[in-house]
Amino acid sequence: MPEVQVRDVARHAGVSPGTVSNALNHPEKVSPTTRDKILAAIEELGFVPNIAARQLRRGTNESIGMIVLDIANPFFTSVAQGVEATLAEVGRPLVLAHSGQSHEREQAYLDLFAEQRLSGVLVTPAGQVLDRLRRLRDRGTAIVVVDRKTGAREFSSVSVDDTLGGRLATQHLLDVGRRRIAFVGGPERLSQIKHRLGAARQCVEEHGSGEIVHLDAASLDVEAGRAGGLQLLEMPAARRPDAVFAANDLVALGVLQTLTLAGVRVPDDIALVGYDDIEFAAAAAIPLTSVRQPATEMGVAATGRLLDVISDPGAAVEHIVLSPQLVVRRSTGG
Amino acid sequence: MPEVQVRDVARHAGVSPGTVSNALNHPEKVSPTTRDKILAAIEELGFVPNIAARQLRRGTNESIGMIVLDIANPFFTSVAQGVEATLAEVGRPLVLAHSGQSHEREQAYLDLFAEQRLSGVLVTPAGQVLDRLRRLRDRGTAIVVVDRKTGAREFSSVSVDDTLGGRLATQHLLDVGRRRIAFVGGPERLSQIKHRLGAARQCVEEHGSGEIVHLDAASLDVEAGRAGGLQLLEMPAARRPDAVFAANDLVALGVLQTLTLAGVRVPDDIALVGYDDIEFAAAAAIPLTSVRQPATEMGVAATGRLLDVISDPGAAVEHIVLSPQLVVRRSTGG
DNA sequence: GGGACCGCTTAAATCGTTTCAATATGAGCG
DNA sequence: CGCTCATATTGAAACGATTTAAGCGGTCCC
Repeated sequence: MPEVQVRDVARHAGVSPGTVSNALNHPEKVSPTTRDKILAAIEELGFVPNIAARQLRRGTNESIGMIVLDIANPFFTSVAQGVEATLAEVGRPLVLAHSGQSHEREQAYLDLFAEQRLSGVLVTPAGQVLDRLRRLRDRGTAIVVVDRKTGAREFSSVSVDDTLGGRLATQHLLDVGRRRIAFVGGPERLSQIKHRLGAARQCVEEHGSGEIVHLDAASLDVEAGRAGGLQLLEMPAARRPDAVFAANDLVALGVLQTLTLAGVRVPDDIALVGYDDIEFAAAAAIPLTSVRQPATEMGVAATGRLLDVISDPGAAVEHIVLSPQLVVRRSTGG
Repeated sequence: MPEVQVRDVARHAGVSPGTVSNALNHPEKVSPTTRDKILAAIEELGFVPNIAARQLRRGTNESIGMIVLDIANPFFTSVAQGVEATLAEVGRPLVLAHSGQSHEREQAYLDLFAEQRLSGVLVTPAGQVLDRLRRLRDRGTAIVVVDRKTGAREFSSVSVDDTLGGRLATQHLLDVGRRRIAFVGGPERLSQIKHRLGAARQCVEEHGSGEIVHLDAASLDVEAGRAGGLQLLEMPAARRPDAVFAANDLVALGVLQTLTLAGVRVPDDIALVGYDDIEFAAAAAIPLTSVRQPATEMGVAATGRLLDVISDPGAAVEHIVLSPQLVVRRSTGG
C-alpha cells in the first residue's frame, strides 16, 4: 500500500524531488552522475510514476482513444492495426474501446475519454453522438471520424467511397449477366448501406435492365447473412434473384452458408458479391468476390490526420476518401 | 482551455466545491433541492470531472485492462467479448491493448497499466513478463492470466485443456483411418503448441500405429498456414501426410487454401482438423472440423475471477481449466 | 428555555507529480 | 581575487478533485 513516490526516490538518491522529476522528464537538465544515481534509486525502489498525478499537473494525456464499432469484424480490426502501427511510431499509447454498435456504450466510452482528457480520439460513430463529439472537441480533444462522414462534416474524416464500391459490385454482377440482384443488409440509416444500395440502384437504372431487391437486416454479421439466405430460399424459384450483393463479407458468408447447405449452387444459381474483402473472404467455401476496402490504410490515414490536428488544433477540416477495388473470385464465376 | 471545474460549478450553484463533489459521489448527503441546483449548473456549464484529479485523490482507478494477444484472431476477440459483457454488468470500463505477440509492446502496455494504477488486468502473456506481473500485483493490481498458465502458477488463470484438445483432434483423425498426421504450427515454446502437439504424439503412441510430422511455423496466422501447405505440397506424394492437425483455425484455413488451390482434395487426399472453432471455420471452402474452445466463456470466467481477486486481494490462486470439444465437419469427411 | 442532536454545508487539507523562480556551484577571465 | 555567466539543484506552489472535521441552524424533548 505505501506507494513509492518521487519523494522516496529523492531521499534515497540524496537529491530533491524536483531533480528526480527532471531526470525523468528533462534529462538534459540533470548532470549525468546525478541522473545515474537517480535511475539506480528508481530501479532499486521499484518506483513507477503515478500517471494520474502527472496528468493532473501537466494537464494533458498522451494517449489516443479509439472506439471500434465491431471487434468481431476483421475489417475493423484491420483498421485498428493500421492505427496501432502508426501510433507505435510516435510512441503514443492506444486505448481501444468496443462499442459493439451500442449507442449507450459508445456514449459511455466517449464520456470516459472526456473525463480522461485524451489528446485524440478516433471514432466510428454508431449513434447520434454529434453533441458529445463537439463537447470533446471544445475541451481540446482532437477528433477524426473513421469509416464515416458525420452529417455536419465538421470533423475531419477518413472513409472509403461507398458509392463507387456499390457501383463496382453491381456493374460486375450485371457484366456477368445477372439481372435480379438482392441487396442483403441493413439498416438503411447507416450511410454505408445507403450509399452502397443507392449506387446499386442507380447502376441498374443506368444499365437499363435489371432490378434491386432489398432484403433488410438489423445488423451486419454472419447471422444476418444466414437470415437473408433463408429469405432467398423462401422465395418461389421463379422470382428468386440470380445474384446477391451482400453489405459486407460477414453477411456474404452467412448467405453463402445457408445457400450451399440448401443445395443452391453458387455462382451457377446465385452469384454472390461481398464487401470489405476480409482475409476470410478468400478462404470461404466458395471464395468470395468482394469489394476490397483499404482498411489498414484507412487506419494509417486517420491516425496521421489525428496527429496533425493534435499538433495544430486550428487545422482545417479535411475529408479523405479512399477508393475501393473489386476483387473477383469464384462466387461470381471468376 | 479554461477548464470548467468544481469550483465554477459551485459558484454557479451558490454552494461550496465540497457540496458539488458530494452531490456527485454521495448524493444521499445532499438535500434534493441543492442537488438539483448543482446538476443544473453542471449541465449548463458542461462540467466533466477531471478523472486524473479524482483518481489522484481517491488512489484507485476503476478501469480494467486487457492485453489481447492477436486482435486479428477471432478467437481472442470472442474472449474479449466475454470480458466486456461481464464488466458491463458491474459498470467498469475496459481498456483494451493489443500486444500483437510482441514482447516489447506487451511490456510497454503493462508498464502503462502500472502507471495508471488499474485495479485489475487480464493478460495472455506473449513473452517473459513474470517480473512485471509480480510488480503489478505487488502494487495492488489484481491479475488473471487468460488462455495460459504462467510457469510459476502464482497467478490465477483460466485456460482450456490443450492436452485434451490435442487428443480429441488426433484420436478423431486416427478414427477416420488416417495414419500420417502433420502438425502444422509453432513455435513449440508456446505452451499451447507444446501441449497440443505433445498430446497428439502421445495419442499416436498409445494407438500403436501412425506418426506425427511437425511442420513448424513462426506464427499462428493464415500466412503460416499457407506456408505449411506449401511444405506439404513439396513432399513426394508417397511420403505426404494423409492428415493435418493445424494449431489453430487460421493456420487451417491457410493450409486449406493452398491445398485446394493445388488440386489436393480435402478430405479425400488430406483430412484437416483446426483448432478454436472460430466463426469462419464453419464457413470455409470445406467446412472445418475443429476443436472448439469456449472462448467467450473463458472471458467471462476470467473476469469473474478478476473481480473476486479485486474485492479480496488475499483470495487463493485458482486455475480454472475449461474443456474443449470436437466439432466434426466436412474437412475430415464428417 | 436550554441542551443534545440531526442534517446539511463549508473550509482546508490532501493525493503525487511537475514546474518555476530562486539559489547554489563552478568555470572562466581579466 | 573578484566578477560574470552558465549550469545544476532546490523548495514551494500548483494541478483539480475528494475527504474530513468543524460549523451552522433548526428541531426535539424534558
